[in-house]
Amino acid sequence: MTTPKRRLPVMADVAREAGVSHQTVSRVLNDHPNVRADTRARVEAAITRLGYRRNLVARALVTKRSRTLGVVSFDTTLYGPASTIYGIEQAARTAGYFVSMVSLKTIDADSVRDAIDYLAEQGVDGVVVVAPQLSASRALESLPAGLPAVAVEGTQHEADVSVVCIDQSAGAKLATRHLLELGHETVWHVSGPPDWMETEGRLEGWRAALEEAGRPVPEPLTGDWSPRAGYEAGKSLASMDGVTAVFAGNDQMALGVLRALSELGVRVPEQISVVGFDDIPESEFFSPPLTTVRQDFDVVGRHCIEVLLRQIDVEASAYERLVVRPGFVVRSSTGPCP
Amino acid sequence: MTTPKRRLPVMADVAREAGVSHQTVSRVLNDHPNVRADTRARVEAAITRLGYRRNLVARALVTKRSRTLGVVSFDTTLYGPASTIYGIEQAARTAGYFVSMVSLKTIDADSVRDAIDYLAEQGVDGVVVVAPQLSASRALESLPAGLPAVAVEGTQHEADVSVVCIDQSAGAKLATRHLLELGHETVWHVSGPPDWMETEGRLEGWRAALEEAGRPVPEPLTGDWSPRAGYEAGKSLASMDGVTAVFAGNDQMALGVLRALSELGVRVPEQISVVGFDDIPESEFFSPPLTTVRQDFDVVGRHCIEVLLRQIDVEASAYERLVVRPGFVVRSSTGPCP
DNA sequence: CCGCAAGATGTGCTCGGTCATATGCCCCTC
DNA sequence: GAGGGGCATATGACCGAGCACATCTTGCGG
Repeated sequence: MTTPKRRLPVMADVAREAGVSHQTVSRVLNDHPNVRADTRARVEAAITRLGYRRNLVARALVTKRSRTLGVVSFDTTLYGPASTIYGIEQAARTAGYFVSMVSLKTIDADSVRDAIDYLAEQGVDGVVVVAPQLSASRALESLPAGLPAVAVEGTQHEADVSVVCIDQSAGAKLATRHLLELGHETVWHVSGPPDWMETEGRLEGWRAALEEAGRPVPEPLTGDWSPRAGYEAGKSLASMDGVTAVFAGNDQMALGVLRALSELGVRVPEQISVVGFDDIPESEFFSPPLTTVRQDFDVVGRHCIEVLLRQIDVEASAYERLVVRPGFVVRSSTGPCP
Repeated sequence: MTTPKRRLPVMADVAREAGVSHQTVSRVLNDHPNVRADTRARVEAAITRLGYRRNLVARALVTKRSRTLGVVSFDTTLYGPASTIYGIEQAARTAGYFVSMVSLKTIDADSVRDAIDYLAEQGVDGVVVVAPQLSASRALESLPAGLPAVAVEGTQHEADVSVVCIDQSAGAKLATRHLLELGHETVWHVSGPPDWMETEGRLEGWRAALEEAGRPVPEPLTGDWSPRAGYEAGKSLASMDGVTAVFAGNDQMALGVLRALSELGVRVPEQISVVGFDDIPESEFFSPPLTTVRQDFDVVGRHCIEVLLRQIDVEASAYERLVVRPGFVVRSSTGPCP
């Protein structure tokens, strides 16, 4: 057992123990080539003997690199953000970076700006902003000078930052066309909350797919991503005439729709077909298993880090825009028009 | 527009601008009382004029406090860990702390130890380990000297660290007794994967509740928390005789069970009752809505931070053990024994 | 009107690393 | 055998804050 009050060993202690200068210790730690093999061995022995760990804070002070990335996100309890962040964290750690997190509960330009400032003060080398709302994205227009940043956005919208996004519109088209191909006259939509980029992108793709097929575009129902909102929407839809196909803005709302329809005795997919968006792990086991658009959040997370590191490492690199294409999974919640 | 290459202002710049010493600037920044009001105003004006931001890295070096907490977790994509971390992050930020995250994909004592070391090197003031597996918890026995730590555990198991946990056993008893009170002769259980503390706790509570009622204890089916595992278990259960009540280890597996039963034409709750564990947001909209044990992850997160900060602030505080009691939500997936 | 304590402000060192540069050494070449 | 180049290592400054202590002001009592 070590004496409790003894302070942690520092580089000078290792140097003394190994009979060299602190600079040589530094060289060994940083794999500098010009160190004789036996010296290196002596230093390494001293390091393990003392249980020395380098102080990254001191190092960050002089190198001006903290090797920490900041992540600003909104409601990390949702599957999408949670998965994206997971991907980000894995990729960052693989690249030797720490991840410092801020999850917001209210999302407006000010709180996003505050969060970024907070992280900047801490000395992060760059930030990823997972803020899928239009209002929040305005915060990206006034980044602290010289802070590398990447935004995860829901839609392709020009901006002065690098962006990684999933093509929401393409996903919505996939869903809508699938339903049209099954013979449905048109497709109803339960959208996400206004102001979200995902909502806009999905609305736009859905509308475009209907229009290009020359079909009527029904008034969309507005939800808030929650199963409850889907449930309410489902009840409305069931009471309307001629509804045979529903494209829900996400899987959770699709679950709500399914629940409402089931309660009202409407059979899926025999009477109404339902498609979701996200492909959460549960959706394969809904009743019935949900046909849905697949988003690969993991890939998004990895891309974020790639783009961000490029921006950190190469001086004045251009803004990048990376669009990930969604996939489509057909299960049992969709069928031919009755 | 500022000159691109100019370095960020430091305390000395502010001091010069305000015509005071750097120490006075420091006093203003730290709300030291002994500063004349007009001096303070002059310094504050200089700060905003220069857009000065204090360098927390330098500060951490001298104070030996980074005001950053580390969080080690496993699969932050799952609802439980994600919610816990969300609670932790909120509470930490409210207390003025940053949160640095590491999420593991493999969970064994070594990777947990590595993660903790990694964070310790970065200079975190304390760590929260959300590692609900027995094997991982062994890593807590050899913490870096003097590093305050809190573990989020699934069960009450003696340890040399502070622990915040939800009483899994009590939750399982709630579920089992509820089913017994409805007149079921006994209750089958689909457990989580072995080695998880939650699994152990829930198994134990379920078994205890059955035994204290003098009922037979069927062989539990083992799952892995995934809906698919629940689905497989559900198919097995449906093929067995006399199964009228099932307690699933979590809501996702309950979903799988419901799906399997529905596919096989077994009606819930008329023929078989099902209870889950967690109360994820979706479970209210399962078919049928799921009766389940409610875990308040938010509270767990907040408690973690409270306990950890206490350990950081007060010298040599004793290990604490905080047990959060679960709740129970009755919905439509349970009914009287047929 | 002086003395003294409390208040306001300044000085220099420290935290634990890295960087630039200096120094010593060996070996090779002409 | 002297000069020079490259390697191994040491020395000291420096990053940007805070802390302990020194110093200068002020206000108040006697």
